[in-house]
Amino acid sequence: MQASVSPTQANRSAELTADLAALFRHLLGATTAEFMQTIDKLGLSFTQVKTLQVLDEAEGPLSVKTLSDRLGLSLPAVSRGVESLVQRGEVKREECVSDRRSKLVELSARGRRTYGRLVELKVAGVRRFVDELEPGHRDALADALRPVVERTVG
Amino acid sequence: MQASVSPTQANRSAELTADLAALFRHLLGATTAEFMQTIDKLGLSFTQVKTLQVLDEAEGPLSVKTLSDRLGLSLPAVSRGVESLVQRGEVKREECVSDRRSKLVELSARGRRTYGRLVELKVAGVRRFVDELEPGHRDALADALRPVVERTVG
DNA sequence: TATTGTTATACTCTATAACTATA
DNA sequence: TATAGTTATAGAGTATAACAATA
Repeated sequence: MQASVSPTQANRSAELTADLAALFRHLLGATTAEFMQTIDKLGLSFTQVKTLQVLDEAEGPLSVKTLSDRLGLSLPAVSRGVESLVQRGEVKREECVSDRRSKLVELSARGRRTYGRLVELKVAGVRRFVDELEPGHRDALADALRPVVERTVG
Repeated sequence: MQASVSPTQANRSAELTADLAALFRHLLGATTAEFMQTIDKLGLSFTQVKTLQVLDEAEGPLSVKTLSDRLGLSLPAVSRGVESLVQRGEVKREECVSDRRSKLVELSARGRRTYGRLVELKVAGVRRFVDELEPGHRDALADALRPVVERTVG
């Protein structure tokens, strides 16, 4: 057991927290404006984009009810958002054969392209940031981040 | 292997971009839900929170017009949002002495506390992430991130 | 005349309630 | 009876247009 964490370690954690938060905020500011502008130009609502994301990350087709749970929105709100996405051809919606009350929703090829373009927009903002780093700083950050991402995300 | 092309540098940049994007996404997911829940509980709109942020980062009091420019929202929308913030006591609004068409808005003590609490909520999410890192990884990331943040943000 | 801020009106998105169909 | 989805209605929030006060 650690009787007490040394001030140095605590300070380093606090410093990393502050630096990560600052970086986080910087990247957010660098990508949000263009992102919002683009989904507005596409005529998609924020909720519809979130819907595409949830469907993209899902293991397979999802019912409207499951979508509403994962999005944290009411069933009617999701129902209407999905209806609009169906009309735009971004998702496919089919009656579930094992429970005909349910309708299963999944991305269409077009929906995958649309969502992929939006993801690329955000990644592009991160790429610009990376490209502006000094090579030495960039390499060091790449080395330090690799195991962290592998453990927590990948 | 295509060692002749030697795309090591490009690959490392692409890897860092992907890792940063993954980390970014992870932190966003870890903080957004609780954040949204809290501002909803406070009875604040997303725009009102953004208003508090802009005022907090501003060099001094801002006119409603300047706020609308920085927020990217219409003058009426900001006017109504500010009116509500005034009634809640989160901001102060005073007629500008040099141009009586303008009204200058700034955070009240209460508004600073409210916004500070929301910032702390986001930072807490980052802190949880940092605390869960292996000490070796955490130290390495802290070392690599320090100069980057100092150059780009700090 | 132009600009700042507010009020009037219409539109979008959401939630609650009511309804239909299936279980 | 309970649940999935849709439709009806009402409440926020925003934008455009119209207005008042000041420049």
